[in-house]
Amino acid sequence: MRVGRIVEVEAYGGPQDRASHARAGPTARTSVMFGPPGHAYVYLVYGMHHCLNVVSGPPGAAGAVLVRAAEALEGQAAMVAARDVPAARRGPPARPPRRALIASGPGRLCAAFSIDRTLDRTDLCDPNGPLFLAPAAPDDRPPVVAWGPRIGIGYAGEPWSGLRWRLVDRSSVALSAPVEGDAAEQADETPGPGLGG
DNA sequence: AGTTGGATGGTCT
DNA sequence: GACCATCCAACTG
Repeated sequence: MRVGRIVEVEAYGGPQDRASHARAGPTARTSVMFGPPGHAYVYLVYGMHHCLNVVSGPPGAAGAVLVRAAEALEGQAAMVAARDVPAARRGPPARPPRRALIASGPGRLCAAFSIDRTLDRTDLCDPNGPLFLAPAAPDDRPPVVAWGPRIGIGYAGEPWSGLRWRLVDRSSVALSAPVEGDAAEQADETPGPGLGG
């Protein structure tokens, strides 16, 4: 069994969020986002990488949380093996990824956990399912939460591209990228659904 | 250490 | 037909 500790996520706000796939309303691909929370929305980006989302909010809200990075806790050998299979691996060698970076990034995370579209729409709250979203262990290291702009959504324009809806555990070495503008300056900022920026 | 460009295919206009 | 919620190798300095 492969187990990871999620250390980086992004929030997507539903149809009004110009960065969300829900912006076009329910389609064959995105209709799961308009359903009940706790289910997986898995899609293919750039023709070769998968991304995992957790549907959130009440049915119809089409909120989602993109899972961007995790620290490997168990089953690391399986993760390394899974990372090594990409159907289209180009170029010559391909060295084994650094352990801390095995699931560091939305595409890497899906590769490490063998998450693809066959898991689209599955119930992530079912402990007997193929993919399970578990609460943190009681003895888990407490996260040091920081927040910054979401990654790769500049096309959405303001205010969406400026919202600090990327949440990370700053103490983790598995982040896909540093938090932009992460500094003492945000000490009195608060994350959340407001359009503050 | 930082930047750049190619791979690759589903989805929506 | 254009556009990606990415990753990595191959550059430059």
